Amino acid sequence: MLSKFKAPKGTFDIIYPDSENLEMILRIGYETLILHGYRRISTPIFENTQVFVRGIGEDTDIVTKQMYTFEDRGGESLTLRPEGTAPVIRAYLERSLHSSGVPQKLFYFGPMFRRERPQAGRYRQFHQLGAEAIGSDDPAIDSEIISIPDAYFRKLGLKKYRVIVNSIGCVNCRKPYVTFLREFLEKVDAELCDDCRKRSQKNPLRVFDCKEETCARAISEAPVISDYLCDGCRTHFHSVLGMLDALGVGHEIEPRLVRGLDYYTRTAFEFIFEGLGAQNAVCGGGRYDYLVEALGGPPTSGVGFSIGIERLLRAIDLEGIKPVKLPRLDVFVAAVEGTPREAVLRTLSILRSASLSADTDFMGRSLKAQMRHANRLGARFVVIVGGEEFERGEVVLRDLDSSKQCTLKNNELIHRIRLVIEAKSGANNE
RNA sequence: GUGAUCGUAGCUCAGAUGGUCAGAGCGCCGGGUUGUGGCCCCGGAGGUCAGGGGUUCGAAUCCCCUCGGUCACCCCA
Repeated sequence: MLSKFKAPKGTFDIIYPDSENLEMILRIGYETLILHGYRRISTPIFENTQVFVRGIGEDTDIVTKQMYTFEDRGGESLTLRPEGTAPVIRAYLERSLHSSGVPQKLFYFGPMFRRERPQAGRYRQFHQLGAEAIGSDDPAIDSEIISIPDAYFRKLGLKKYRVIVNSIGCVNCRKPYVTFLREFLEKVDAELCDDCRKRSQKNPLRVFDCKEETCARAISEAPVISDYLCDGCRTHFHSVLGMLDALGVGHEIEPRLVRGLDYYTRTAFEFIFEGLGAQNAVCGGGRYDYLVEALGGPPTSGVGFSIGIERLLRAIDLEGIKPVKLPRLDVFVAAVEGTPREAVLRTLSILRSASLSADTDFMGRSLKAQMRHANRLGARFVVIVGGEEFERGEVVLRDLDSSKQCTLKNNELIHRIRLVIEAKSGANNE
């Protein structure tokens, strides 16, 4: 270790060639989103703390113990965003985006921050690619929101995932359901673990998430939300499911899939991947018909999803998908000892102007060492500048693949390189 | 916040019961005669053995603490 400093716990550097993979999956993600009519929005990475307190929920783990909150020099409480939806809604309201037409179909990408103990697929700074459709409660938009990650993951070549969906109803049906559930949980209280006993008071829906065998058995007979949906929610849910079928999005109904907060409504879904470890949800999302109001806006429906990019990258790796073939350096310009630097730089510049990637030596190396370095960089060609050829206005062009080289006039260089490269790529395309 | 586990060169790792134990491979840099790569050969740089304290004549090797990595719980992307 050369440095005494380390990246903060739960953070990491994204280094080539991983950086290439990131770029690639983002590009495909953007394409997919744009194809579905979504436009990118970039919001600040910090917001007034209240945006999150009210947009995520005061009692959530995120707000109570995971936020990076600080006071700036003006005394305002700011928070590094722990998720993307609340800021988007804030922007939607602040900029009156409804006036440019609803639904507003927006997507975002960027870092999120949560102070948790890191583990596989969980970091303190992580990245999400997400989308929100604001202003419509049409079940068709739910199905679109769910179909986008599906289309995206397929495009990437991913296979080992399941889509689980559920409906958690609205205020009308959830309230009565929760009381039924509480009553049931009280009956089986003795069989529940400590955590679940707490949950059955505070947030009974969460009991369904418990991994304890005994709890799972105890609640196997528990009332399920889907049996208590009001007519509106039931119809909505069935429409969404039917549309997913029509769209060819394979899915399973998971009655135990829940959301903690009151303003989450109706559709909830996740994309679960095999083999990712405990944090196996690569994408999560759902409908939030009361969220806009919670942030001070008029009654407005919304649905969205969010993809955990680090988890997605891991899934890609696990499935053995190689996202990109790394671009290769076209030309390394090597100089014979004694050649004016200006001549080398001019050659470099000419190559780059012709859209050929080019590099040269900056370490004062011998020709031999330059060649070795060129090889290490994976260069296709080496152009050797200097000596008698230089006096005659010529350079040596060496093909590192074939080990053949020739001497040619300076002004023939670009043309000759292009010929070889295009001949090769032509052959590859057949 | 809780638990488990790990921490020797850039990377992967050797270093039995404490006494040439500070090493190997890979990588990196350089050289192998006159202006040229990949293989091969030679050489070099690089480590407070995570950090601190303790036990001991003596510790990378034993004990304690701290920090960090990893995985899991909580919760979530």
